[in-house]
Amino acid sequence: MTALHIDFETRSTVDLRKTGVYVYAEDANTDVWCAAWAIDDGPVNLWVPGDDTGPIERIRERNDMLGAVVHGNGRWKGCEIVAHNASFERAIWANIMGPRYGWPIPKPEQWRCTMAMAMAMALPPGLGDCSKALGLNVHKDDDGKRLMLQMAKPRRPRKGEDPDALFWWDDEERRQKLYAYCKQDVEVERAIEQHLLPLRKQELELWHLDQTINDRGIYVDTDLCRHALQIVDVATNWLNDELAELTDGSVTKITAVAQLCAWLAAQGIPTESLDKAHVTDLLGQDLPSNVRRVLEIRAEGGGAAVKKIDALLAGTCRDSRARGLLQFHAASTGRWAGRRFQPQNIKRPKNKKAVPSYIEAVGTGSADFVSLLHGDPLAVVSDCLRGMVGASPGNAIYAADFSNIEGRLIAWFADEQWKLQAFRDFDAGVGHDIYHITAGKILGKDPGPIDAPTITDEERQGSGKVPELALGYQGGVGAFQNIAKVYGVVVSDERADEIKVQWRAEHPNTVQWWYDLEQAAKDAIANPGTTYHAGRIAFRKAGSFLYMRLPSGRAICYPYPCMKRKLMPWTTQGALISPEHSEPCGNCCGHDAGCDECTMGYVTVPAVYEQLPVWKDSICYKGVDQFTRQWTDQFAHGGLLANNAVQGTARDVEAEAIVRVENAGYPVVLSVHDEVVSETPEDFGSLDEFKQLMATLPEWAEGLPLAVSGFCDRRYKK
DNA sequence: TCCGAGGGCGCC
DNA sequence: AAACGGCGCCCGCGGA
Repeated sequence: MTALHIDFETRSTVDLRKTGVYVYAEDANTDVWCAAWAIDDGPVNLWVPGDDTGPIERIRERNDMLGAVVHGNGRWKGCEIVAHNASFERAIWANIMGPRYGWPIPKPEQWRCTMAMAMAMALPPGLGDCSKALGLNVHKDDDGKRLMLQMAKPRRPRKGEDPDALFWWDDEERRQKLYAYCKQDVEVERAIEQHLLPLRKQELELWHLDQTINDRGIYVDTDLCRHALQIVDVATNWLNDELAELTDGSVTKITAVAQLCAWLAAQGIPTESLDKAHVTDLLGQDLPSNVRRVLEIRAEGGGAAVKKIDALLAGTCRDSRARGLLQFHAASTGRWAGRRFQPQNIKRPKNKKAVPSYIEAVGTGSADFVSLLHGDPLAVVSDCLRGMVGASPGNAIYAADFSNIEGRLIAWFADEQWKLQAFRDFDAGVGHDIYHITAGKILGKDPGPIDAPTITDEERQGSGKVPELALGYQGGVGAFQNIAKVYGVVVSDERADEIKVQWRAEHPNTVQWWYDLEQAAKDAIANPGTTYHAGRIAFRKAGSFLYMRLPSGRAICYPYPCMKRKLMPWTTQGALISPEHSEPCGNCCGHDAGCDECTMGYVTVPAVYEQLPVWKDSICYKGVDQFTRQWTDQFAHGGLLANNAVQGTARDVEAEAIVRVENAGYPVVLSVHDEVVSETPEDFGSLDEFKQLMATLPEWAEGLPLAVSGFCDRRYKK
């Protein structure tokens, strides 16, 4: 198959990072400096505006490329068009090359994206980073990049120039350097393309649908956004003014963490952090009234979830649709990630029922009014965020999500029969929900009749929900306490450990599956070319990659796998330093052992063991570190592999649902991991049909108990 | 003035 | 035996 490799360099008054490619491309001030292109391994050519009137050979060359490639005629029939982050090239082509320069528009299915291919192999998404990770000797031109960033935006008018006119860094030397940079990018893109696996058929089609969904965008209630912004502006000023007054001007903004900490220390309340937990903790203490109020203000305004509104409006096109909100295969497991205003992490409202009245109040744009009616305006606005996107006039939002899909997948993969049955019973209305059942097992309590469970809400949270969420991927006390904190559950580390032990005893197959996964991965690394299984998962090493094959047939990639010694997060019990013995308690007096005045007597001191660090041969591979963003060593153990397998498979279930729903006439506008959102004409379809489509089991997922719940409304909601 | 790492927060 | 994971955006801060 013939391929056209292409890269545009552009300039604009619009800040691409703030708006995204769609708003950028539709702006009249956005234009192209040049395009570099190559056919297969042929020479890299350059096109610049005005070439259409240049020497006849240049025109013929360009026409040949456009005619043959875009229409797919002659020797270039069915030509593919390849770009790195093709969304950008697609948007520029559709909005500028077509309308302004007369280029014919390619068919959507002609496009390929090397960034999507790189991400599907768990390689860094950036063109330069990717070529480095692949060890190629074709590199991005770093000086050229600096120049490109300079030429991409207007320069300041010089003395004597019209201060209101638009000027660019535009001279022959710079242009030539930019052209060279652009051509070099095509060289690099072409080189990495040769080292990347093509997306398999289903994934390529899914990426094409992803591009359609990103092009479609989602309707934004821009009036509501603007009124909300007015309120946020006023309410933030209230808080900052009060803050300045309370602190005598030493803290001016609620977001200035360092200033706040310094001020608190000066008031005799030192704190290492101002995150939610610490603030809540501090508010529980006896505090001077001004300090208390400052911390309350931090609790109110620290979240600033409302900042999303700026990002939402900045990315909204002239037709009131926000586009480019999803990134295909951003996670190595295959999940999409949210971009720009990040539709995948909008705050869940605390009080769902109040949201319609909140939206009505925010629609007035009056902070006073909102404050009078509902209290803290920032909290009210943040509860309205989901509702700022939704259905355009004449349409409705259908949305549905898979219930506890990860918990169900763990049980399915591990073949934990009692649990699969529990999910089926619950779905059939003849069983307790899984959190009741787990709590019953942990507490050794019969959960009782379905309509009158004997498990209290508190027991369900602490002994049901938290263990289920924390322990499925080999989590320990640390994981337990992290989840417990989120759900406001307080338990001792000792109790958390007991629950862990009990939970594992109830889930022998799950525990075995962790160990099997780890062993299979190690075997695969040791024996390239041979496939090793752990239940429904298979591992195989080939070339520089370890592949984890999922039931769907898709593989999760682990680049440059090897075994490496790693320090474990636990220590040995080791040799006995001092045995268990009795000592005076020490709490009652400072006297010698056996003192008559002591009232509390002796206490037992536990044995002390020498605790040594533990090193273990571990599965190691290269990846972009989640925290440092560096391409560096990553380690995997059984629980992590289980997590990857489950998350990746949940994504495959989601992907099939997206395709099925779209093909049935429900245009998809968002995907939120286990939730599909579509915008559908009011007179089309039904929620029942929509849910039915989503709940249809993929042919490779026999025996997986799927359940969905959903809603139909004018606005997006939870 | 621009950048990048890190703190903080939100979601599944 | 022992280990939850996957993301993105905003912000103030310090260094180039």
